[in-house]
Amino acid sequence: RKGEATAERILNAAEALFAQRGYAGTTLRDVATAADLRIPSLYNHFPSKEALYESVLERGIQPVLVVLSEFVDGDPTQRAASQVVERIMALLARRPALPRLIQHEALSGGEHLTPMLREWIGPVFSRANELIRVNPAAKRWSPEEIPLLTLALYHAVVGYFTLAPFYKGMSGIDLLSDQALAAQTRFISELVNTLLPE
Amino acid sequence: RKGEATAERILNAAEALFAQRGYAGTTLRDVATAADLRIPSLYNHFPSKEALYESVLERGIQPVLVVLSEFVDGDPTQRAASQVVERIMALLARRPALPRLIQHEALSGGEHLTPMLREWIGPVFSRANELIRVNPAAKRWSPEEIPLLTLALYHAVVGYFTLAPFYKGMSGIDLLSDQALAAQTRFISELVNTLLPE
Amino acid sequence: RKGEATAERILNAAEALFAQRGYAGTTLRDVATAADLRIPSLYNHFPSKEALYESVLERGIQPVLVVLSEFVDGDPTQRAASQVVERIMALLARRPALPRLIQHEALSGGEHLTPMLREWIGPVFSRANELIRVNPAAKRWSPEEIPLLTLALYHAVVGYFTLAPFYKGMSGIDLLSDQALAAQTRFISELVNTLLPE
Amino acid sequence: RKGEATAERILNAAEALFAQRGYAGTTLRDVATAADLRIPSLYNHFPSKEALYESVLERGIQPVLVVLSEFVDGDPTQRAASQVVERIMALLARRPALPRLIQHEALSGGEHLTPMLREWIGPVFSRANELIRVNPAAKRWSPEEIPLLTLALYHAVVGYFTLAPFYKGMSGIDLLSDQALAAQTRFISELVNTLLPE
DNA sequence: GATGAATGAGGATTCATTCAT
DNA sequence: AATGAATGAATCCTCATTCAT
Repeated sequence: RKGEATAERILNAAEALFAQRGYAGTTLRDVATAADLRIPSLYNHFPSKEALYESVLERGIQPVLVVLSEFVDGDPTQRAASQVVERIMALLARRPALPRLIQHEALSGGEHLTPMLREWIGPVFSRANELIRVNPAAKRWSPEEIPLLTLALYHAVVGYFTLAPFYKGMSGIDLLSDQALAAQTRFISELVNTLLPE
Repeated sequence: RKGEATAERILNAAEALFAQRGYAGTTLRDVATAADLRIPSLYNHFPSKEALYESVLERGIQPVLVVLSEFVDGDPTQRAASQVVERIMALLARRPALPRLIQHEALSGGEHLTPMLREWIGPVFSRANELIRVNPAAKRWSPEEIPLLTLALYHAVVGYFTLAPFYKGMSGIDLLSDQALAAQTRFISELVNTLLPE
Repeated sequence: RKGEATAERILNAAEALFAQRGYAGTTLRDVATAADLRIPSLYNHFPSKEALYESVLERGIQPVLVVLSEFVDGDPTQRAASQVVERIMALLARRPALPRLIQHEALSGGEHLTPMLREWIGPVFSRANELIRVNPAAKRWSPEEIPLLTLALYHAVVGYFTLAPFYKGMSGIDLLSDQALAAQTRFISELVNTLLPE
Repeated sequence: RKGEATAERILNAAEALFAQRGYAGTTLRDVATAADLRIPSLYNHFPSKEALYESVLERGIQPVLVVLSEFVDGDPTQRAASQVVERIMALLARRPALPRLIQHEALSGGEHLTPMLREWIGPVFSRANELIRVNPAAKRWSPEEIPLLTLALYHAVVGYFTLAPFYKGMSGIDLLSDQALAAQTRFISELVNTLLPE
């Protein structure tokens, strides 16, 4: 009903702002204005700024976890890997605020993210490493390098979004346009294939 | 003299804090405390919080620009490329706050970075793209993909530092230890060689 | 009916809280919680916080006024005096929040109490003074001292309750236990007899 | 120097207001206005509202403790008792906000007073009881009644001030006028002598 | 009669900055 | 060069109150 719709409006407003300016740089006044409310009304839906932030984070990460969950549970095939990357990219493309939210969090130490991901990050990371290791092409990488490769791929995917606003300010080109996102999605697939050929 | 030493102490304190918490999340009180001063003393060395921030940014970026300047002016050889990456990595390894500072800036749109880099980013980016393009191995990449490849390499390099504090909180492993940084430096070289073989 | 029962529940909750924390220190949220209601429901029974406060005050003072009314209307005998004090003590013992409520009010200037008592305090005070004056034993007190004696007796009676929570925190002894209250009631009688012997 | 003078101005303003309206009823805006300052300046002298409150309490109670300390250390004679009461009355007469401050605290449970007095209240109370007990005239009181008598005397002394503002509003008479205070001081002495004759 | 949602006014506190010393 | 004191602006949050349901 009405309350839930308002809560969602607040979450959307907050997501955009937190992604843009981080937690400390976002004020409740900004959020309220963006949600077309007065500040005290926010407290009818979220008990504090921090709780709002966590709700935003949780809502954003939820669909990612679903994808990763299938990845962890499924077979570690090359195909599976490609699919995860593609699905994640599709997901991020639809919610480009999410990767920036995560980057902000990671930069600040991820205090809010850690409890949410503690049970996830380990298995996913292991799975990814394992998948890369069993890949015949992975002979090119030493065992110690495999986690680094995983991280590098992660950054190639997520970093793209990080840079978008700066890139826009610098060159005028919008990395978040549908076209640019499609190109990046294709590119990421090729990147994976290059680093881990069949 | 004494004044400059104090200014440097302030810059060091501010660099660490801005890298950790971003501009909005860092207060002058934090900086003053870390520099073992009282807040008003900061104003004897920097006219405002923003000016201090820009000084930190500028001091951090200066050595990077020196490296890039040589890269832009030199011949676009494969060797040159490997060398830039290695030198940049060495530089960031010595000042791990720098990449995080830059990531914070980029995430927020890079308003402070843009004027500083307006004259740099274009040539460097072009040079990098050009270098990749002329590389015989680059046939695997279409011309449109080359900027994306440049970006991906950039993120592989810089992102590593972004994740360090979160990684530490999550796994206990310090990505900024000398050993870890050496491994990452080696890995990045191999990554470049893999993506752009001779 | 149901409405009145709820109103009474609110009054009880409010009485305890106002007695404990005073008017300014008590929030409607506290009252609502203690009455197991949501805040807006309070407004179905009392038009404002202030009106609720006055209702609490009035309900509490009503029985005291009844006792005092008989005292004022009756003969000014030593017996009558003893009886008032005893009856008042009995009354306060049953509603120990009341004296604390009154003390809070008195401390703050008694703005809410004044209109309620304007017609009462004068006659009662006069009556008490008169009674003391005509007492043969009162020769020990000069006429100017008689109002002060009245006040002192008032404080001996009422103050006991004021100190109860502090006394509990300090010594662990509960001045509001049935036993302690019985002792105090007896003591007050003796005090009156000592100060005004037959 | 200047800072201390300001701090004292704040303490004076706060003392009057806390005595009048209690902790919850007093706002920093009121204090700042009364001290002719802007609100943030208060924080240059006291770290929080609560700390300010405790400072007020401590400064007010200090001289009382000095008097009580001599009382506890001296001989328990009738004369000593009379003297304490007189000195305390003189003290309270000069700082009439103090008893009201204490009453507010006591009414609210005395959370801030308890730690300050924990070491004091016990000995003083014991001493007073002992003094009353050894008094030849105390035969009139049973041992169990002696603490109650002590409390009653305490209230006769302190309560007088509690009622002052209310009394003023009700009758127009100012119990805190020099004349009224002198009369009350005299009366209290007589009260003690009556209850505990030589 | 009960309550979720909305809000104007105001609460304590922090922040960046200035100025006199 | 360093700092105690002062402050305008803004922070998050709470409060009493209203209204539609």
